[in-house]
Amino acid sequence: MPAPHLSRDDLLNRLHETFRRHGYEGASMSRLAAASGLGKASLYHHFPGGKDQMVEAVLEHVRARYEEDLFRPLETVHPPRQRLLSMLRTLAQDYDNGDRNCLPALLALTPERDRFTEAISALFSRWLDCMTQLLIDAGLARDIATRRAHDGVERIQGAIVLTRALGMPKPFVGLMADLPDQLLAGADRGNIWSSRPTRLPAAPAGFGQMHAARIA
Amino acid sequence: MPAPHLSRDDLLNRLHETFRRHGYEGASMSRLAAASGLGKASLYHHFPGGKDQMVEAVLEHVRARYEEDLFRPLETVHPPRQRLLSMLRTLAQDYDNGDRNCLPALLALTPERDRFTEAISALFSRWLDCMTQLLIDAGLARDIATRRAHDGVERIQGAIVLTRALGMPKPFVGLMADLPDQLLAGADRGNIWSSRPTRLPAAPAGFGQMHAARIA
DNA sequence: GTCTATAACGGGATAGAC
DNA sequence: GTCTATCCCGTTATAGAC
Repeated sequence: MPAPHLSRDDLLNRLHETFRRHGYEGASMSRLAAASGLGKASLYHHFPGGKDQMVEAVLEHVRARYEEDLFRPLETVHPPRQRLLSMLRTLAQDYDNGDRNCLPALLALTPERDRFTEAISALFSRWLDCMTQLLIDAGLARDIATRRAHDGVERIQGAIVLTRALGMPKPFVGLMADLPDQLLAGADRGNIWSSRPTRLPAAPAGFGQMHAARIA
Repeated sequence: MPAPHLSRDDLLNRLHETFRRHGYEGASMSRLAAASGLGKASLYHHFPGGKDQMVEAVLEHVRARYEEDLFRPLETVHPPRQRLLSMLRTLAQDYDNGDRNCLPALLALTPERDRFTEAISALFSRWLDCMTQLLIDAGLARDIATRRAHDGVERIQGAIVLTRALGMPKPFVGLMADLPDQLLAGADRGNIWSSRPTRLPAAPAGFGQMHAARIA
């Protein structure tokens, strides 16, 4: 269907990059054409509905990629920690350690949110559900797993903002390092996956220790 | 300097609302004119440099408001918890419980970041420093205070994303409820501010309990 | 399927009257 | 200080050749 020199997946990947860098309004047809290597008219051949249809297609494409690269690894039969690490690796790569942002998140912050509500909320819901299930598999109670999944996604999105705002990768990179232990804390006992990490990382000094006094 | 019927503060507030809703590219001169009640030419009278100068002025205006409404309450002589609650109240109001976003954060996610780097990073740095100092005042060690301040700002920004993405205020509202205890955990002893909250809130079931096993 | 050319519109920005 | 009118350019979108 696409140009002989460009598969539909490649086309959607390039459009995705443009939209997530510049946002909906900033991604002009000229930029999209330049990024895709096609003429503007050719883009309208593929997407008669214009930019809106492109975003819709890109979001569906992103959903499919997330499904394969992020969510499916969360649903394998490997030990929970291993599955989580796999997700975080993919995430760090896709977000370039917090320097590239998340298109659904960017869209959520502007009025375009209301035109793409379904795709955006469905993607985040699916993400949350997968992480929740992983944490349940790891041995956490459902309500705790749900909360931690929310906290995790929340912090990932916040880390992207902070990383780009401060111009340094520390927030995102630090979060990636801390998340496994924080999410799985207290979950590695009493279930069939008793595979603690080979080397025990240093305990994070942030949220990791809070409530210690009350609990003790 | 501004119109007889509109103070400069009101003008900047309206421009701020437009920029934070639509983003830099989405905030057209027409929209800015409509929102401010002025003609386009009048806006150029106030800001000969066009949209860039407007954003610069708006960011400075936001900084001044944050300084007064958010940061100054963090530096009073009141008990730490009380100062923190004051900040969170203001925050919840300004962000409309997560439904309105944060302009510096939105700018940070687009290429405009590189044109307004200084204003954006300075604002977040100042915010982080204030929170860190508050947590130190509350009795936490500097490195722990720094980490928690980062975590807090990070989660606030992530909660806005998640709230708008899911279309429900729960992430943001829940975070506002949990943050005081999470940030101040283990900090209310050993310093002069031994004012625990009048009623002890239920312990959060999320990050609050993580590492409990290891610590115990 | 892709291109060039072009229409119709809205964008940022300025001149000059009041 | 604000307005109306205008300029030029980029934008979305389409028509029609190849």
